[in-house]
Amino acid sequence: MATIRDVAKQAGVSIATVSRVINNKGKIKQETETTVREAIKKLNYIPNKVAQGLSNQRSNAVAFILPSISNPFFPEMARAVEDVAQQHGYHVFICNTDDKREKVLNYLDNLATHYVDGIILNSHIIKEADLEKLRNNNISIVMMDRVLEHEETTAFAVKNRAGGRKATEHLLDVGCKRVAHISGVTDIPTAQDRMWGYLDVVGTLPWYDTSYISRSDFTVEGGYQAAKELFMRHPEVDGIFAGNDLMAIGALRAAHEWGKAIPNELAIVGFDGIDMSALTTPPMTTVQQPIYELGELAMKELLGHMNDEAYEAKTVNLDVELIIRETTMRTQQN
Amino acid sequence: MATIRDVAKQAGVSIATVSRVINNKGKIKQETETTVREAIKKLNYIPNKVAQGLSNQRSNAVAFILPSISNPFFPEMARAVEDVAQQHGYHVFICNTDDKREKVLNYLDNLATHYVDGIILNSHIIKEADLEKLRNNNISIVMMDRVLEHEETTAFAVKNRAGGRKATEHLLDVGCKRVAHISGVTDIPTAQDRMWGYLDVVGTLPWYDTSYISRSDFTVEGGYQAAKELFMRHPEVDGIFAGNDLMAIGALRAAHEWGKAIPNELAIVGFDGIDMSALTTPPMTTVQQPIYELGELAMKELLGHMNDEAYEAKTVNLDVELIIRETTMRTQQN
DNA sequence: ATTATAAATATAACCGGTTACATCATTGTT
DNA sequence: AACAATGATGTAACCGGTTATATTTATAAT
Repeated sequence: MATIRDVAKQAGVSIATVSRVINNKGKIKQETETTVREAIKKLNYIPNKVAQGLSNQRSNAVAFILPSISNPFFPEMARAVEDVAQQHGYHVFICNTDDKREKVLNYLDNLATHYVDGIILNSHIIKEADLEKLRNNNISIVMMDRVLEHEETTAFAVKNRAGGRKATEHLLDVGCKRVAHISGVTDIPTAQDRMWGYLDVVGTLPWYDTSYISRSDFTVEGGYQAAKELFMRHPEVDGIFAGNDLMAIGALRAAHEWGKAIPNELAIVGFDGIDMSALTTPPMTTVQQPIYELGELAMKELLGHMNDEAYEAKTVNLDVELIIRETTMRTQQN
Repeated sequence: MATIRDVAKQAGVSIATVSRVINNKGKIKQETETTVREAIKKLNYIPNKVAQGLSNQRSNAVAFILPSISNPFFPEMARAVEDVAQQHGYHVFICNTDDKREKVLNYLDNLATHYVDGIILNSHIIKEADLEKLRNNNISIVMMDRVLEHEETTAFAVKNRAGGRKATEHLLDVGCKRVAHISGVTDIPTAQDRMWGYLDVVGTLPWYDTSYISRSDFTVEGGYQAAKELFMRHPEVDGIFAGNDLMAIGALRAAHEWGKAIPNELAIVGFDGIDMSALTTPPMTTVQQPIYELGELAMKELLGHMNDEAYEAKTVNLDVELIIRETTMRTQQN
């Protein structure tokens, strides 16, 4: 592979001149530039990213750290991040962590020595202190779904609690008498917030007790199991608010198996609004997050952060919207 | 961030010694090693990946190039690739190309200058010649779903044509009289092969003509549209073999809207066996590819390739399996 | 024509590692 | 005691870029 020295030799100039041509820096005689460009073309020269990285201490790359590539929510968001990044000449490293603290920290260290310029971090297990090293290395960070205590970090999230309320209220509105909740991993704040939203609505109703909450894990399989348990524990349940769409899909599956008619015998609401939610049978009512917008905003914010000295951290909480589909469109009320 | 020079100073040795300690190379006095390790720990030193990359001309990273992160098939495979890679200390760059030739070539160039050690390439638009540069740079390649003419490249694929036959035969077996096909982008070999499989079975039947094939694009939306067109053109269609699961899901959606009972009025078979296929309502009969295994084998093969001088290219064609679920479990035959 | 000033290019140091080769310290041989 | 062989460590070149500074060349001013 041709190096800058090869090009310099070919064009009969110094490597500095070649570098200037490549980067449009400094003054170059028109004629020289032409010669150099020809040499570049002739040798099929592409600047070595690694060498550039070492020299510049930056890579023109950012990382998108996600807990689970199997939950379409994150790939959907990653798409938006990629789109924006690409428009600005950045590459995106997608890093899958299974939300294991060790893996996340490992990535964080490695990414720093890769000179990534910024990181969009989807992880609840990371503490403010873990980010210090990155900051010292001048790596910008945007947190998703996680507002850190010390507000030195920009964070994007949605109004999970309000979303949980909307979902639960809606189930009551369509006539559900006993609304259960399948929660995500309960030490994840988003899962907690959605649960709190649920509790805001049903927590004080006479029939409610904690056995109406089934703790699960944000996966389809988990939602399926959780729903089955609920059916056994509370056959009277006629509405379920699931903490995310995957679990809602699992619950739907369980309901079909159990022979419960959707939505008349059992209404279900999910959360996230992944593409898939519109494609279940019947289509799923869900609390739609602005997924693409989240990714887009996060990446734009990161760009601003990376290129602006005087950047100021902010916390953004986007609204969510209840999308009513057929899993709650009852034709009769029991 | 601490550098190797900082460590050397701290430990009172030369940088060469530190390097030797890090890489377990050459003879080091036990005592010296201890001192160095203490210095490393004290300074929280992590070798700079970029500098290592430049020096070693390798990165301990591989790339997984996929056409669409929105088709869960690829993330599912990526998972397997990541699992294996991680076990062997490799990082995986996931590169999304939308299967645009320009984007793919761009990635290929860039990855070379990133010193990636290997590439798993999911792309049908790449020709043998495009890979030459990579080979010159000693970058190993494994192709997926694409057997190149000159067999210098290792390629993994599944028996798409046989799969297409299985799917179509199954539809006839359950009593379908008019079986249509929704094909993927027809200049993609996998899509073609599946179509050929379909034609092997119905191509010579008296009722068949090409209008029973609807060309689509491997997306849910595309499958949805294609199915609708089919319903208009051929209301008598009672079986659809879709070229992948996403399109099958779209077709299912269309069928529901059209009021066609699944599976009795219309049976559907997909292809791929993505997780989602088991979760539709009713669950989708599909031709299961060994997705995880594919990713696992590909990555293992790549590892072998990267670490073995005398590596020999091979072509592997894995079997597919028809998974019968409810979209074809008819209770009555029309 | 001579000098000051600006423009264009080259030289060399640097980014942070790896490693061939040189050097110095030990230990073993005769 | 003298020398060879081996072990342990250091020096310096190199990977392929960028860029501050030095140097050369062209242009303007006197």
